[in-house]
Amino acid sequence: MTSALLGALNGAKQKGQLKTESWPTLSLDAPKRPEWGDLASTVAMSLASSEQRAPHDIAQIIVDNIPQRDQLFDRVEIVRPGFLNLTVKPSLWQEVLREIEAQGKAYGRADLGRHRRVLVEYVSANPTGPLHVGHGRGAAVGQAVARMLEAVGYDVVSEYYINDAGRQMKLLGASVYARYQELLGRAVEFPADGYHGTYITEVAERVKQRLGGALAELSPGEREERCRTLAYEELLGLIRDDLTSFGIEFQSWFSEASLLSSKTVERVLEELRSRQLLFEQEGAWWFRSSAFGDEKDRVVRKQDGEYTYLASDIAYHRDKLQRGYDLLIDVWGADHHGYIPRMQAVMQAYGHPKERLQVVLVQLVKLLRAGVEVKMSKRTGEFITMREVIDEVGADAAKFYFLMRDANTHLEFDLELAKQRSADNPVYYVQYAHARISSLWRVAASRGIACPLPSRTDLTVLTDPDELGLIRKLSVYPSVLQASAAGYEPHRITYYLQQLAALLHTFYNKHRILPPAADQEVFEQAPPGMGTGEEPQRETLSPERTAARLALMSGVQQVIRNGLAVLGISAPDQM
RNA sequence: GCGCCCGUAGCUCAAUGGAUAGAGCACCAGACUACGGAUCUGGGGGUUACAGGUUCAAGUCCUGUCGGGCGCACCA
Repeated sequence: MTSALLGALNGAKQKGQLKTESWPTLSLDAPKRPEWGDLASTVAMSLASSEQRAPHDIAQIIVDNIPQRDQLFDRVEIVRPGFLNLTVKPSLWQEVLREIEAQGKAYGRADLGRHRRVLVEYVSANPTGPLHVGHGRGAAVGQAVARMLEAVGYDVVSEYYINDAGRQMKLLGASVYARYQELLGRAVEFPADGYHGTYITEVAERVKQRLGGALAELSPGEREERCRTLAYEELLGLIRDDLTSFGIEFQSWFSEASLLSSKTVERVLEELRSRQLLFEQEGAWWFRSSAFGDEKDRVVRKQDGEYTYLASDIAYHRDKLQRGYDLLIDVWGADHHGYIPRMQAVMQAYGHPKERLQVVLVQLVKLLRAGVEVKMSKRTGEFITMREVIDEVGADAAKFYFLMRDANTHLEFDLELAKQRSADNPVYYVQYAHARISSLWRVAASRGIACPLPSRTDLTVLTDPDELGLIRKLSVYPSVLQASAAGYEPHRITYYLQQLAALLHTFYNKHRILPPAADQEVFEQAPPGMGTGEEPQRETLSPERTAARLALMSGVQQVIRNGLAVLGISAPDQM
C-alpha cells in the first residue's frame, strides 16, 4: 500500500506535477473512524508548504497517479484539508489471513534491527533479600522489551548484574551473623544499617544447620565472612527461583565482584587517568563526567580508598561495550534517573554517542488490596515480595498488570482485582478470547466439521464489515509491534490485545461461526443498515461461510498468541 | 534553590503533530433454548491543570505559572 502511494508520488514527479526533492516519511495509518476508510494518509498536507500549493490539489494529483488504483481500492476520497482516505478491496484484506497463516509465529516480526546486537540489563537487584513488587515490574518490562527487540530483528541478550560487592554485602553478612548469634542465645548488638527482614533469621538458621559447629573454630571476622558468602548464595538462589517461577530467564549473569577481583576496575580507572578523564582531589578520585554534559564530576574512589558504585559501573558498561553490543538498554527504577547523565558520560568517554545507552525507567508500583494501599517499608523489612504476588494472583495476571501502563508512570496494582477471574480482569479477557477460539476447534472436531487452512479456503465470502474490521485489526499488528519496540513501550501491545479481544468477543456474540448442533435451522441477521424499509435480509450460515470464518478465527488466535508471547504471557486453550 | 518525570471522564489510564480526544472500572438500563455469560448491547459523562507561542493542523512541540512525584552523596 505504501508502495502504491510512493509510486503515485514518483509518477507525479516524473510528469512534473510535483517538485519536492525528497518525500517526507509516508504516513499511512488506519484512521480512527470506519467511514474514513481503511487507510488514511496526510502526505498531501505535509507537502503543502514545499509544493506551495493547496493540500487538496496535491491530494488530487496523488490520487490521479496511484498505479493500479482500481485493482487496489474500492474507494479513494479526499477530505477537507487534504486527507487521503483509501478503502481497500476486500480481496486484499483476505490476503492478510493467508499471510498470517504463512508466517504463523513470525507474523508481526520485522527486520528493523538488522541483527544489531543489544544487551538488555534488568532487575539486577542486590542479593541482599527477596525480590519485591517493584522488581517484578522491572522484570516484566525488561523481558518484554527484550522480546520485542528480538521480534523486530535485533540479536538480544538479557543480563542480570549482580551487586555482590561493597557495603551492602558486608551489612548482609553482619546482619546474618548477628541473627546467628542470637539463635545461639547470645545477646548481640544488631548492625546499625543492617537488614531486619525475617528472611535474615531464616538464612541464619540455614547457616546454623549447614555449618553448625564448624563456625566456632573460626575468628569472628571469618565467621562473618562465611555468613556473608552463604547468605549471598542462599539469597541469589532465592532470586533465581523467584524469577524462574515468574517465567523470566537470563542468558547471562554478571558479577560486580568479578570486576574487582580481576582488577578490571583498577585498570579502567588507570586508563581514564591517562586520558585526563580522572583526577585526584581532597584524597578522592573523580571521574570528569562534566566534560560530557553531566552537571558535575563524580567520585569513583573515596578518601578511604573504597571504590564507589560508579567505579564498578563504569567498568561494567565499558565491558558491555567491549563485548561488542551496538545498543545497551538498562532498565532502572525511576528513582535512579539522576544517574543517567553520568552513565551517558561514560558512553561518550569511550567515544560513543550517548544514545548508545538507553535507559528505560520503571516507576513505582502502588500496591492495593481492594482499594486500600498496602504500606511497605524496606527499613523494617515489611514489604510484599514478588513471590507473594505471583502466588496470589499468578504470573500471567501479574505480568499483564505490570505491562498495562507506560513503564514511566506510576502503577496502581490491586491484588484483589488482579486475582479476580472475571470480566474486570483484562488478562482473562484477552486469554478468554484465545481459549474461546480453541473451544471452537474442539466443538468443530467433535461434530466432524473440517477446519481447513486459510490457504485452502475460499475467503471471498468474508465481506461483512465486522469480518473486515477484525482483519483490519489483525493487519496493524506488525506496526503496533514495531512502534512498541522502537519506543521500548510494551504497554502498547497490552492495549492492542485488549482491543483485538474486544472485537473478537463482539463478533462472537453477534455472529455465528459453526452451524447449530442439532439440525435446526439457524439464520443470522444481516447487519443493520443494509437497506431502508426492506425486510431484514437473512442469510444462512453456509458451509463456505463457516469455513471462511474459521479461517478468520485462526488468524485472530494466531495474533493473540503472538502478542501474548512477546509479553511473556501464556495463551491457554482452556481456562 | 536546580534538574528529570507527570497533570486527559468520578477512578485507573490510552492516543507516530492530524479529522468529532478514546478504553476499562464505577453508575444506570438491557441481551442468547451455550460455537464456554470469564461474553455482549445501549446511556450519561471532557474548556486535555492554567496562560502565551510555533504550525495548514497541538493533549502531543517551545516558554512561563500552578499542583504532584522523584532525584540533587566520598549510598547503592
